[in-house]
Amino acid sequence: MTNSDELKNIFLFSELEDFELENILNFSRIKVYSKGEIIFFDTEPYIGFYGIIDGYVKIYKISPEGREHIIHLENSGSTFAEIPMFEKYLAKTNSTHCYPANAMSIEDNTKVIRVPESDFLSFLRENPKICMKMLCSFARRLKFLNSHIGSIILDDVTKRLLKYIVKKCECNCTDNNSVKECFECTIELDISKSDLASHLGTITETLSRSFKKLQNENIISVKGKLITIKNLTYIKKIIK
Amino acid sequence: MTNSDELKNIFLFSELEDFELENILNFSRIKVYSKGEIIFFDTEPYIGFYGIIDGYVKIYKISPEGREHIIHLENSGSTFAEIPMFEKYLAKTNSTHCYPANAMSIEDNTKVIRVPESDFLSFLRENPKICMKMLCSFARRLKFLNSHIGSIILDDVTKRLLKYIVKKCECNCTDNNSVKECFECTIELDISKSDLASHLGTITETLSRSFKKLQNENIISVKGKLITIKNLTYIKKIIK
DNA sequence: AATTGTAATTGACTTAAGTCAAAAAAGTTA
DNA sequence: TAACTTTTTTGACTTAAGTCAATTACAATT
Repeated sequence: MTNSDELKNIFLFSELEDFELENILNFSRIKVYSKGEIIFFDTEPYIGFYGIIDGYVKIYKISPEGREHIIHLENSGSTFAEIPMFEKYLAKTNSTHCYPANAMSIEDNTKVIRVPESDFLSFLRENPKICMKMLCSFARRLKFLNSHIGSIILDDVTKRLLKYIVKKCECNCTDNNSVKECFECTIELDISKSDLASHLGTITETLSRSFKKLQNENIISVKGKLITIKNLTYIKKIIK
Repeated sequence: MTNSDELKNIFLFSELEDFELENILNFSRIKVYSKGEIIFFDTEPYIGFYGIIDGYVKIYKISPEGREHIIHLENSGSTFAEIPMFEKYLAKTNSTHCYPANAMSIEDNTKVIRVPESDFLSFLRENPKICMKMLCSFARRLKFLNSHIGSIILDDVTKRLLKYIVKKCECNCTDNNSVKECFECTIELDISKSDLASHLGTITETLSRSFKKLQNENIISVKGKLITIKNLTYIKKIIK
């Protein structure tokens, strides 16, 4: 059963009162997707944004030539597809808007809530607290995109991969806000290598060669999905 | 003299009452920059976000190798450097934050207002209307970055350039919300070609070759800063 | 108009990363 | 465990776009 407690896992809703959560649940829909299922296509008319109660979702575009690019990888607690809500809000006329990209579940039992934009907008307008929450999550996403875009233009694939690994390690090495100094650190990839490639703005073959290069240079070791970074403190300095 | 009317040109402040604008003016600082002047470096401690009353500003990063990448080009009415405000808001401790990129005026007499984040945050928390404004402008920026990042990965430089030109033409061809069907359309570049190059994620030499290519294919004609697109309706279809 | 400086273009060369095709490894199902 | 599918890796080749160097065009100042 879905109850309002589950919703509190979603950052945007985490500080709401129970009665407010019940309210949101009343006008929203919960759905569970299995791995590989499409949540929406970029051709579908917009009917609300999503929150991830549990699971993993990729937001991606496909080029006319068929190449995929993952713009965002989001997991439990995140929301996505909020942007068209504000486009609709700004639009004078009652024009139709589409989802800005495709979304797919990349983990079994991915549980999401779909919140219709019109109900939520009236809620948002009366509630500065949740506005602030949303501003914070937008700010976080803007920050990510800003640095990601810079990285794609100014760094080569190997450096982008290294930055990705280091970031994952940093999350791993941080316990209740106290950063442990990690020399060696092992992480487990929670997405496929082909998803990682298209998230880093490249293709599987090139990613594979980058992994090889980092191993040859004795910076990391790879065993399946397990990646060990040898000297995190040193690596953090050189990727700056 | 700066009065509250000028502030209304800034989208974020456009719906505020005069007394609220006076209030903002009281805790903020106005400054005029000439072309090429630095507004802030990414090494400086964060002391507030900016609004452009009049002029043109580039927000950019420099790679260790010295290559520049322009993340945003903003002109009159826009705000920039809001992100660290929310990082500060979220941070429990009173940690210092830096500006996330460099900002430079790229037009003479660029007039900006700097709004200290702490004063503005308390203002924002009490004011859902301005929250909504800010959410809308964040949404607009996220949308731009999403499509820009996709374009950088999936399109070549020539296509990115063409998309840029078409977008400018569309702005030109739109008068009070009614879109004129334009067959031929001329725009004037309002930034230097080297700025355009680093905004498109490339270098001047490559941009120059892309301009040449589009001219050879008889898609555009270039006379200095004037660019004429020959068949806008057709071009819009092929760059989709 | 001459001088100087900056911005843009062109050519020759190099390289990172993409394409295509095939093999190997890993994961899944019967 | 065998058969099958999917994912990942490897090799050979191609290409878009970057680097470096030199030239040309444009703009500003005296």
